[in-house]
Formats: sequence, C-alpha cells, structure tokens
Amino acid sequence: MFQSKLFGKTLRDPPKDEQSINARLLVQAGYVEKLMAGVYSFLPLGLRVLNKIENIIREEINVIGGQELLLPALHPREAWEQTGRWETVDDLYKLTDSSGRDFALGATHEEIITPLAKRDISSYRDLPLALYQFQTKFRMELRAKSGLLRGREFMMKDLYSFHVNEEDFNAYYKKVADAYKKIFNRTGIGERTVFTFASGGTFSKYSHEFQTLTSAGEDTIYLCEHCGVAVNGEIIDEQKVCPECGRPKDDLKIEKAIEVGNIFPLKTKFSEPFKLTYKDEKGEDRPVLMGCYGIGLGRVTGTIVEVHHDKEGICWPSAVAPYQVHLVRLSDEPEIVKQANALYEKINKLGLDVLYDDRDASAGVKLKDADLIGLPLRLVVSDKTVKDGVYELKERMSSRARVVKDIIGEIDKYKTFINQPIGKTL
RNA sequence: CGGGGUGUAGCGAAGUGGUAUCGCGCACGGUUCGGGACCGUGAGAUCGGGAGUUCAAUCCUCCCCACCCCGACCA
Repeated sequence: MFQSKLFGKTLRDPPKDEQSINARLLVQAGYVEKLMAGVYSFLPLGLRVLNKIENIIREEINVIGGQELLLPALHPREAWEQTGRWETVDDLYKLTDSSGRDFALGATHEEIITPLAKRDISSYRDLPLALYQFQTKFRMELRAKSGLLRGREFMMKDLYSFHVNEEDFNAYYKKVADAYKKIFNRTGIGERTVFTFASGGTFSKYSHEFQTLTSAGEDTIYLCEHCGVAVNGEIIDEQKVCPECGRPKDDLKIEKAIEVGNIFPLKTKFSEPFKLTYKDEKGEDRPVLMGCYGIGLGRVTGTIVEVHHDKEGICWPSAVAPYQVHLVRLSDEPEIVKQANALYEKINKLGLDVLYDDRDASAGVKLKDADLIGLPLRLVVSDKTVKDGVYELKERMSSRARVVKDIIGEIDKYKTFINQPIGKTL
C-alpha cells in the first residue's frame, strides 16, 4: 500500500476529546475516527487490525467445531418478550417503525439463536452443536468511555453451544477456554490475560472472564499469583478464597483489568422459554443445555494498544499489525525512488504486507509517523543506505536500528517468525 | 442518571461588549532533505444551538446539546 494514497492521515496532535491511551493513539495514527461517544468508524488501517483479530478468532473457533453464521441486528420485540428481557434489560436500544411495530437492536443474540437452533435440533443425534458469528452489538451505555473499551456499538464474536448434558457441556466449556487462551496469545495479550472467576448469574455458581491486566482496566480483580487465576471483585465478598488453591482473599493481589472475553454457562435459561428440547435415546424430551461465549473485537484492539505502546506510539504485535513492514523512503532522488520501489515489489512478492511511505515529506515527519503507526518492522531506504549498498532495518519494539546487506534474507527470517500456528498451544 | 470540566478554521490553541488571532495542516512558487525544515503568497470560521439583556453579544444571563473525567449502572 502506498502511504500517499492511504485514507486516514496521521494527526500532528492527539485529539483533545480523548483521554484514554487507546483512543488517543488510534485516532492520531489514523486507525479510527469517533462519530459520537462510544461509536467509532474504522478507517482502512483500523479495519485491517480488526480483520486480523477476527481471522485469528475464526481460525481458533473453527478448530473447536464452531460453525459460522450471521444473525440479524434488528430483532422483533416478541423475541425479547419471550424471555422477559424486553423489560428487564435496560441497555437495550428500542425502536418503533412507522406502523407502530417495536424492535430492538441486538445487544446479544440468545433470543435469536435459540429459536433458530430449534430448526435442526430434535434428537440427541443433532448435538452437540456450536454456532457463532461476528456481529455488531448495540448497548445503550449510559456512559460510554475509555475509547474502544466501552462502546455503544461494537463488533463482537459470539458463540453459542448446545448440549445433551452437563458432562458434554463442561467438556466443551473447557475447550472454549483453551481456544480463548490461544486467541489471546496470538493477538499478543496472552501473557497479561488471566482466567477469572465471575458471577454466574442465577443458575451457575460462576461464569468466567479473560481479564487483561492494565491500569486502563475498569474491572478490579483479585489475582492469585500462585495459580495464575483471579476472582472478579464483583464476587469477592462471597468468594473469599482462590477457587483453585484456597488461598485467602488477603493473599490475592488487587489488579485493574479489562474483560476481553467471557464464557458463560446458560444451562436452560434460554432453552426453556423457547422450548428447545431434544429426544434422548429413550424417546423422551429433554431440555438442551447451552453456553455462550463472547469476545469484543474493538475492545481487544483497544486493549492491545493499552498494553503495547510507548511514548512514540503503538507497538503492534506482528499477528495483528495492519501491515508487517513499514518501508520508509527518505528521499525523492530518482535513484533512491527506484531502489525503494524495487524493494517494495520484492517484499510484496514474499507475501508480506507492506506500507510504503512514498510521501513527499521530511524525514522527521516520516520517522515520527512510522513510530506512531507502530508496524513491527521498519525499513529505511535513503541516500545513505543506497550509497553504502545496505538497508536499514528496525524492529518497533527495539531501540536500535541495524544495517543489513541481504534484506530479502532478513525478511524471510522475519516471515517465518510471524507465522503462528493455528489451534496449537503456544 | 448524580458530580466536575470543556466547546472558537480540518487539527491544536489565544482573545475581546464594536463580527476574530496564532501554530500546524491545505494550495501555489522557491530553498531544503536521517527525528515533526524555511521564506513568500493564498484559501479556509454563520466563535456548539436557542432565547434574553444591549444601539451592538463569540464575550453577560437563562435554557438546551455534544464531548471528556469521577461515581452509579453494565443482561
């Protein structure tokens, strides 16, 4: 991609109406643009990040047998009345059309997926089943905040699973938890993301969250450094000890964290109102057990920025960076342009995504922008490098640039480094 | 929804009871070219919205809206 053509120019200053690190950097670097509080447009760079995250999630959920589909965002009132949630869920956006009919914008999709599942579930032979989608969710947040971390409209992966009994459900629940670990490892926040016990609502003792440790987080969790699991502050009064090892609350470390994913046993909470049942081997009707599992893509994007940045800008982990390589040309001399163009073609041929800064701007501007945008690998082509017959290479995370002769060899090495396995424990 | 703060050009800011200034960015010309270069010329604003006070309001008063932060809320 030629940077001179890229929609989403960098800004000299961060916007004054954003305080959070993630929004300041993502807006300044041209990844997103705020339409209103809690609602952001994703510009080309931002969408590429979102798509990378989406694909990682898709790959890992496919590995555990999830089947992707797409449900509507516009829901009939009747679906939500069926579960009584039309009245009780107060962050539901409700609207009425000109004929007086009521609708809700989907805040979550149990009310849609459960009746849909009835279409094909009638026997124990049809189970287990796992369906998921990537969909925009709408929630009437009274106070949207923290940039991409708490929005009113956001892209979410939501997975729903259907089972004949507890054992089967529990086994799958565990599988999803493992898939989530891989997802967060691959997106670069794994080492700071902890499995957290949270409120299970009316039916289950617990639900579980994946909480990423950072001061930008709005949740308070109690981390057991011995087991590496945590307890959400919302249940610490009932759950006074580490659920894994029994260490008392006072031995747990209080941390701020962002909930990047959650997994939730639904038992028969939705299958009952929608009469989602199956016939067992004896021909008797039994309720289907369900689970739901969510990951907010925008929130993950914001979390990655909160975790991976420095004073100069974003430092994307390779797997989610919008482009792998930032090729920066520091001169408009014909010979330099020729060399830089040739290198751009070569890297593209190697199958790496390159953002090529071909703009007519000063070196300072280009280097500052490269740091701000935060691609993992920066290559500089200048009078200096061409004269010496070398290339300059710098990893965003490292403080020093290196000079190399065999640039293609270096990039090839880098390429194998960023190829991450799917569905394997990392 | 309670409390606090902020709204002036695309972005960041200054300012005044007499219709507005600066930097960046943008356009044109020239000089530059490894960490946000420089000179010249030029375009760009119904000063968040409404009402009121006044000869006159961007400025004073009231109401509203938006955004940020703290809190409450978060199926």
